[in-house]
Amino acid sequence: MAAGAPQASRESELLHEVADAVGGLMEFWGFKRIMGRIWSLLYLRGEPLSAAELCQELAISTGAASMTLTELEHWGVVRRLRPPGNRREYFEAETDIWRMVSRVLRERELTQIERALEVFDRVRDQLVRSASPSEKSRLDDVAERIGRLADLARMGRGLLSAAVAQGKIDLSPLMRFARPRKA
Amino acid sequence: MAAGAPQASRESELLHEVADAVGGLMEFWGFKRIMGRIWSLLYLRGEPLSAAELCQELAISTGAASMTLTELEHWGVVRRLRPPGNRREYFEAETDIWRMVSRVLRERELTQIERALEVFDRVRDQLVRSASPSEKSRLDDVAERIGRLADLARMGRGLLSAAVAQGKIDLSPLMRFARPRKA
DNA sequence: TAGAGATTTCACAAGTTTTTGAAACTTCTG
DNA sequence: CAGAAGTTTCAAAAACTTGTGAAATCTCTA
Repeated sequence: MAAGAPQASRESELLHEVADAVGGLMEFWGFKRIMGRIWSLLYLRGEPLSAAELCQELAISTGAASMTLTELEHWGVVRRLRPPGNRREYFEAETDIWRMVSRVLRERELTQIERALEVFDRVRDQLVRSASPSEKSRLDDVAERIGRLADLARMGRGLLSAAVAQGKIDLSPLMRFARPRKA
Repeated sequence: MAAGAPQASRESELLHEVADAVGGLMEFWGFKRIMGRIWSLLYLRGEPLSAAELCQELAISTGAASMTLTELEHWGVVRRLRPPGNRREYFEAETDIWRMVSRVLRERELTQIERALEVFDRVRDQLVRSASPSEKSRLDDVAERIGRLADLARMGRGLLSAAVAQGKIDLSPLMRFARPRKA
């Protein structure tokens, strides 16, 4: 094969590798694999694609495409374009990756932590309140341990909400971990 | 009911609420719910329990208990005690929560990111190398986008490994999010 | 070293999540 | 407004995950 000619098929094979890697990461973080694959493909192509093209390219059913795209849109990770005078819709990837991440953190992880925290605090309180004198010292001990769990949760919540609030969590200092970029 | 007498049943009901909350969090983070329930129960009780007691208390089968405890031990989240002259084993919770978290971060999240990063970098490289002159500028564009993904991954990796390396990620500055504690 | 007590393994059952595709629906055009 | 093109819905199939419990294995003690 000629050295300098990555046939279309070779190129799309490579793009799929990336899409699958992102799919894997997202699945690991509790999303559907297919969400990651769709977003990546849109992101890498850099131009809007129709649902039909995505079905074709990723070998998924129309139903899956429709449902997943709606979900991605709801997460603000993909935008739906309805060109006037064209009954076909197109989709493009949100490219501000931090915006995506922070939205997810806010809506998913924070709620989850909040929920656990409520339980921790309420139970701790009830244990201490209702302790009979003879049980007091043992129950205080348990309460202390619950308190530690709650502290960890609060710490996580604090980190996440600080990150989210700052909009970009001051990416610059973190960027020292990034690969030096030419441009 | 008398105000100051939390019967055993009431207490264990409360502890189960906490155990379930932790179970929920852990499930959310990609572990089995039962792992969180077992760890929490051990943690809250503060004393070693036998597998049989856990089966009883959490209403799970011996098989599930055995497998899950092995897994928890492997994660360094639970310790197995084999009192000499007693053929029954006991289990106790690791109580250094940060140690647990950092171990998980290191073994799970870091590996996952590393894996994706390899794909990103390799594909980017191959795309650029094999570009024919006519394709060059378009492919450079794609490569640039892959580069951004890789940067994000590197940033995540940097954050996690810095946290893990410092052993305690300098918990103090983060602790301002924690609930003020009396003691 | 026999065997009682304890733990592990594993094939299978139960439960859950994901995907499919055909039918219903919506929207544009002639 | 009929019908073609496109999208959504949803019930059921497939794939995957988790829990069960009886049999196999291990390990103390007498």
